Formats: sequence, C-alpha cells, structure tokens
Amino acid sequence: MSSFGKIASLRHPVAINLADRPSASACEDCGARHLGLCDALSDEELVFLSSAAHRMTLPTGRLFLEEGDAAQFFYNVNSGTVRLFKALPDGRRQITGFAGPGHFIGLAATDMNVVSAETMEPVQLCRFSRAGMRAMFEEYPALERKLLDVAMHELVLSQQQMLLLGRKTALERIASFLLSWAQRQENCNTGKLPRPNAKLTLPLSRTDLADYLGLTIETVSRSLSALKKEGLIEIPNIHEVVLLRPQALENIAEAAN
Amino acid sequence: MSSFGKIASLRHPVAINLADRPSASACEDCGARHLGLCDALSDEELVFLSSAAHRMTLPTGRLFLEEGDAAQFFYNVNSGTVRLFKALPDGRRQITGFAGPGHFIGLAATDMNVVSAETMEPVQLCRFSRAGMRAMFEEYPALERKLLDVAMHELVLSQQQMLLLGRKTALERIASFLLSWAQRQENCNTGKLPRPNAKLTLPLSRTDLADYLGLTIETVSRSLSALKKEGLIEIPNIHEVVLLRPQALENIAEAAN
DNA sequence: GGATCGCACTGATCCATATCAAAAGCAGCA
DNA sequence: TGCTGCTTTTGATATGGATCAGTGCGATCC
Repeated sequence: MSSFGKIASLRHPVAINLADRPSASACEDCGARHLGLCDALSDEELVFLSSAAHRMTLPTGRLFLEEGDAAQFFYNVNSGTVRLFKALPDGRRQITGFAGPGHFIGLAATDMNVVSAETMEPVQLCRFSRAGMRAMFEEYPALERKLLDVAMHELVLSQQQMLLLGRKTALERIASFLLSWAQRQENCNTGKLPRPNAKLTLPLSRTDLADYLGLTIETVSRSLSALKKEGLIEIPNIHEVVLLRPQALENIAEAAN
Repeated sequence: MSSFGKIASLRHPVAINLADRPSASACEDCGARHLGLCDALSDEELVFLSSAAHRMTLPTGRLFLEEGDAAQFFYNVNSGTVRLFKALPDGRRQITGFAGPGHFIGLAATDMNVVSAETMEPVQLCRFSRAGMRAMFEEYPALERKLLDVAMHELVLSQQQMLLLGRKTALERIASFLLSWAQRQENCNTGKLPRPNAKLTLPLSRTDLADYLGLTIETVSRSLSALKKEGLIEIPNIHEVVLLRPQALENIAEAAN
C-alpha cells in the first residue's frame, strides 16, 4: 500500500477509518486526505487496530454516551455529527463541542464519562474498548502520539470557548461561532478568514446553538437577524448562512476597534 | 533508588521535579507523593530529561509566555502559582486556568502560544524546548503517556468550566469555585466533598477570581458576602475562606433542588 | 500616629440578555 | 388545500449582573 504525506498539524480534523480503510479518500471540501491515524501506522498495526474496533451506525437523536456512566469505550466518528454536552439537574445544558468525521469522543474521561454524547444526524462510528487502550499504546506508540495531538488541539479550542463564554457579548459570540464553523467546514482550519460569500451548512438547531454559546434561542435569533440587517450575512434557510463580509464579522468577533 | 507506587489516575496534580528529584516527598496536605513523571521513568531516563530542562525562578507578576508569540518552550511548575489567560484587544480578560506545583504550561500550543502565562507569586519552573519534544517522545514513550493523561485531565476541567461560564449563576459559580479549589488543595482531587470547616488559601485577588469566573469583582464580592451571611462560609481575611457547610455549597453549585 | 495607596466591600442605577407572549414560517399528512 | 404541530422570529417586559460612585480597611511609609 502506498504511503501518504505526513500530516503536519491537527488543523484538519483527524480521521481514522480503521474498520474501513479503503474509504479514506480526498476530502470533497478541501482536497486534503483525512487519514490521521492511518497515516502514522504501518499496515500491520492497522489490521490489529481494525480488529479492535467495532463499527456502528446510529440514527438521529441517539444518546449513546451519558455523563456519569462508566466509561467503557471511546469512539471515532466516521460520518455525521455528534453533540457533546453537560447538563445541570434543572435542565440547563451546555454543549461543550461538536464531533464530526475524524473526531474522537470519550477520550477525556476518567473512569466515568464527564460529558454526554448524542447524534444530531445519522452517524457512523468506530468503537474502541478503553480497557484495551493502554495495551494498544504499548504496542503502537504512534496511536498515543496522535491522541496527544488531538487532545492538545481540543484544549486549544476549549480555551477559545472559555473566552467566548466568559467575556464576549451575544453578537460577538455569534460572529465568532460563524467564523469558527466556517474554518471547520471550509478551509479545514487553515487559520485564514473564509472568502466573502462562503456558504455555511449548520446541522445545528437554534437550541443547539444557544446551548453551545451560553445564550437563549431568542437572543441567538435576534443576533443573527441583526447581522443580516447590517448586511454581514444572508440566511437563505434555517440550515444555511452565507458570510457576505467575513472581515466585518472578524472585527466583531475579536472586538477589534 | 527505591521504586514508588504507581499513580492510578491524574486526580492528583502530576509533579515532576526533574532538576531536583530529591525534593520529591510526601505532600504535607494529603500524604500522596507528587512524583508523576518521575514515577513513570527510570533513573537513567530521568538523568537525560534533567539535562534537557532548564530550571528557572521568576518573581511575582512576571508575564513569561504571551499569546501569539512563537511557542518555543513548555514548562513544568515546581512551586508557586501561575495564571493562564486569554485577552481581547479592549482589555477584557478570561483566565482559563491556574497552574500550581506539578502542572504543565504551554502544551496546548501549535506553533504559537494560545494563552498567556503570568506568575501570581514567586515561581520555580523547569523549562523544556518544544523542538526537542518529539525526539524525547521517541526515546521515552512514558513521557508521552504522562502528557496524554495530563491533557485529558485538563480537558475534563475545561468542560466543567464551560458549563460554569455558559450556564451557571453568579452564586453557583462562586460555590463551584470554592469546592473545586478545595479539591485542588485539600484532598488532592479525590472527588469527595471537603470536610466541614475546611480552610482554603486563595492566592488569587478578587480580580483574578472575577476573570476566572466570567464575573465582575463587585459581583464576586457580593456573592461571597451572601454566602457568608447565610452561614455557609467564613472569610477570616482576603486570602482565606472557611467552608462551614460544604454540602450546602455543593447543593448550590450543582443546582440540586 | 497620621498620610497615602491599593484593594475590597456596599449601595444606587442601568442595561444586555432572559423571560414571557404571540405571530410567522414550514414540514408532514390527510 | 388546509390542518397540525413544531421551530423560528419578533415584540414587550423583567431582571441578574454590570456599571458607576462612594466608603471602608489594612499595609507601607514617614
């Protein structure tokens, strides 16, 4: 099997399709190869890992990991989107992140899960036993290296999110979110501003958005309307946003003045 | 040299005193050994790593790592406390965490630092070159394993903090903070509630507290006063808090009702 | 002991966002 | 085509915490 170019950083979501390696191909959005782990491992190692994984397909709205439960497994998403969240007894909910193709779920756990995970669309996953994780690391240090990269990248994102939740206004949160989501889907996190008129697809409901940004759905809706009225974005339908003036959004998001 | 008991999880801060191993001893607060990395490495490996580290001492209020700068080094704290934060151009600040003895700083970076770091008291650190990190990992996989544990634990904490910042009220934030700080210093993060009348030492100013909890100093002050008036805490002086009724604090913190 | 300075606390007011209420859009379905 | 139920948007009002404005208080210095 041919070798693939090294992936320099984790700006692009790291994908492993352990149970289905032939499906690894150029990303239709950005052209990069979502190989991640596969890239770091020999064929022999891959065979081993594939056998350790269980491939599953889940329908929309399935809660497959619950905060407080024993952490038996960790997962790697192959397709679809998953929301990760924590909740308070009275129902208040904070979404801590979204996991798309290539993302890992359930790494940041001790013996219990610290977040819940629920599918937002039909989702394909590879499931790994946490118990066997240590043993896998012993045999395949490359796996561990990749996971360390992933964890450190997650940490960077969560620090950004803390700034957003702790100190930004509603409008700034929405602007920040639109840009970061564009990064995520359009330029594969190159750090560049999306081009004008970039079209975003949001699999999220307004409720998800509110729970991710620490706002209410009404405030989310009003802020989006405000950006629309100012001519910075267009909203053709609920699940699409067009970024007419990304630079202006960036100025709002980073409170540049 | 004698071998030390395995450290089962990362609930206890992981300390490495690479440049000064003899100082590793039983924690006066909890009796556990703050060995962390040392525990995972052989003496021979330790000697290598010690030579890779530069030991430094910094005075109070020293900004030694700035967001946006090239990420040359990462650090391990030996003594003292460091605040990690992100700031917006207009001066708003969000503290993303505090690093005490045994904590790592600068791991979650790509080629640039994503947070700034500033000492809150006189601090002793070991400094490592990031450039040499990969090479160190090749030679000493145990180092990587430990860092993965650390990163995953940080992730757990930051998810908790997102819930706090996005969804909790001022009073809930203060109560949550007091309990988590107690965990940190008193029972070495065993997950248990601190005992009644546990005394906390806060090296933080009210401004730090506000910037960590996403509040203003006035609200922090008012919330602490409210808890005092209700008889849940006592505040002998600015840098000390006595938790008279931890269970009641927990009820507030987790919105149990 | 008194003056000065930097924080912390407390009170009064304001405002950004939450909450409450209703209308509008939209998908599924008979 | 219209009915039903759900989500989103928009409008009116309420409120938690921010902002503004003192006051208090302990440390340092003379």
